[in-house]
Amino acid sequence: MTNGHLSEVFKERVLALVADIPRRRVMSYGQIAALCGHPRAARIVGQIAHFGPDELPWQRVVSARGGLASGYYGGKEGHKKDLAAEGIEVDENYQIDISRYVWWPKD
DNA sequence: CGAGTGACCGCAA
DNA sequence: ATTGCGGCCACTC
Repeated sequence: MTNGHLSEVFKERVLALVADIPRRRVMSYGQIAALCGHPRAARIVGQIAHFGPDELPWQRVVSARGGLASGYYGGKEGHKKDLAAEGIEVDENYQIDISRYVWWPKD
């Protein structure tokens, strides 16, 4: 097996996990990376988010401290709008209280 | 093939 | 509180 293939598996896991995040809940890039077997590959999740399929709920993926994504379609403003649409509070600094919305698969 | 970049993260100073 | 750095690895010159 090539390591390239393993990465593809990682990617599939990330996509599946993101697709499972419930409405009004969020996960961080690092959290997703860890659950998919690469504890320190948060950046890769960011890459996947950037190049990945638009139909997944990427608005439910935020940074570990609740920061929104500048590279989101429409920038942080667009991200904020999509989060607000599901009832998630975003402050004027484009941040959320992650402890209030974070989701772990077992919940 | 090498180097730089990035929707990140945790730790150190 | 702020800044810097190494690590992860796909993608683009």
